[in-house]
Amino acid sequence: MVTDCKNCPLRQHDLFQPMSKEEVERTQKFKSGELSVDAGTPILMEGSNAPQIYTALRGMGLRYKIMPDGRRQVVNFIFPGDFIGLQAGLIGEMGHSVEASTHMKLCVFDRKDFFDFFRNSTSRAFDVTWLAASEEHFLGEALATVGQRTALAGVAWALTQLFMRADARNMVQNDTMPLPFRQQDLADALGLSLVHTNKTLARLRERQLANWSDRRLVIHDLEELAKVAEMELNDLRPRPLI
Amino acid sequence: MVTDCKNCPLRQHDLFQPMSKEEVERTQKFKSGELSVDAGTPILMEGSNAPQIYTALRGMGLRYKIMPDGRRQVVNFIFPGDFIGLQAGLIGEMGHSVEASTHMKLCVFDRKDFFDFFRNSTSRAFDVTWLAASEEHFLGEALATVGQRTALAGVAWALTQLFMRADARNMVQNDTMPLPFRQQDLADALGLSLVHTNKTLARLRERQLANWSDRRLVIHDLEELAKVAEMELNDLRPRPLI
DNA sequence: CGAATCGTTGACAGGGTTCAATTTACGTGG
DNA sequence: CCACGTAAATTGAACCCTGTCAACGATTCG
Repeated sequence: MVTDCKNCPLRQHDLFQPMSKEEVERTQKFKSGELSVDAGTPILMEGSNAPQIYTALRGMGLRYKIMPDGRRQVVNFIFPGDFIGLQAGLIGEMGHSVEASTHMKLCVFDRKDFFDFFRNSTSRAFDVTWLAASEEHFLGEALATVGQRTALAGVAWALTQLFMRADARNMVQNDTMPLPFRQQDLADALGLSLVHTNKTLARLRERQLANWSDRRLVIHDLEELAKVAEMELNDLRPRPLI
Repeated sequence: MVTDCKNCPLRQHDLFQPMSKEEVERTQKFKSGELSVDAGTPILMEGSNAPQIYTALRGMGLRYKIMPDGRRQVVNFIFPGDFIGLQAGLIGEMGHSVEASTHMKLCVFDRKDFFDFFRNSTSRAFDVTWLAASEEHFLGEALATVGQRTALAGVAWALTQLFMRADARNMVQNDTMPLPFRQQDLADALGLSLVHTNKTLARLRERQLANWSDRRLVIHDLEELAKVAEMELNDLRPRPLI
């Protein structure tokens, strides 16, 4: 039972830009199926030239790179609506691996149709580029965080970011969002050790700024947390959905 | 005396993908002029929605973000052939500032023509997206460096990267390339203090792995340096030129 | 020649890492 | 239903890589 693009549950959120009927149809044609994976399943491998690319329909995951010595850098967290495999589709080689952190449902597209999809609609081509630029934008922020912020500000920044992304997808209820990652994942995203990440989370909990336990993150006052993060709270830009 | 795209001195390098006559002409039409700026001149500001976008024709520069407390994260170094303002053109807002580190000559394009340029040629639209994805790819590497590598490996990684980019543009002669940045720039790129960056550079110099002084970087054995950087030496991918 | 910018070096302190042990949660098999 | 094994979270303590402070040298420029 495959979800029809026409009835895509994601598009109802304000976060995603409206699509013309034609764009929906074109996307539907591009879509070759759906993939269901369990938590922990690798989806794309760094350096691979996978024949398929995806959009996260449900569930959450991780983008990460493995260093030669085994250390890991988490590049981003994946939320529903995120496009996966853009680099493979364009450059022919993924710059990072992707794996599922929860059970996930993914829309599947064939890489060989990607160029056609790109050519057949200027607006869709523009959307793909928009997503690439948006990811570049985010990575700049992440780089600044890892490079310049203290551990406390960095963790606060990451949690704020995650909370806003969840909120834009109606995943926040009673100041609470699902956060199915491990502390190690956050540590690897911020370039911190697991131990120090744990202690920093404890500090935020004591200050009642953010409480992450049992795979759920509770934030009562996002503005206060953003202050600790030394960041300004801007609304997320409406983004294209593919 | 404006450089004709037909005679663009950059395109002769193998680093840049060949362009059809039509693509050259379309780019020529897109190009609205040239800009010459001195070292230290700001070119684009973070958060701005500049009416113009650029390609670096000559000279070098910096992309950087300023944190609320004044700290600075250098996001990338700019070499000839680099496209500047893609985020402004697409998202309508730069994620970082850009400034010249040397005297620079820039090809100028009007943002209002960008969408037309994008629509009028699938291959050029693809190229723009390619560049965005490529920058995303690089930022992932940079993030992994700042997050996971030690100071020594990080500095070695950055110098290796810079050297390869220079080499691909025929800027290396006798194992020597121009490197017109300050140590503070490199420090801000790696999230290190100036003092520690200086001492780390001294260590690489003592080991005769890399000698950066008088705005010139000398590397005799790039493979050895890459070993210290804990990275593998891959050829740069041929990239589109806009 | 003084002011400003950049590079260099030493001393010291601290934020964060590493090591190590304990606790908690959870699934599996007997 | 309980024993056991494994993954994840937590906490304490020692250590060290890197940041901060401070002073000085080199170069450029008006």
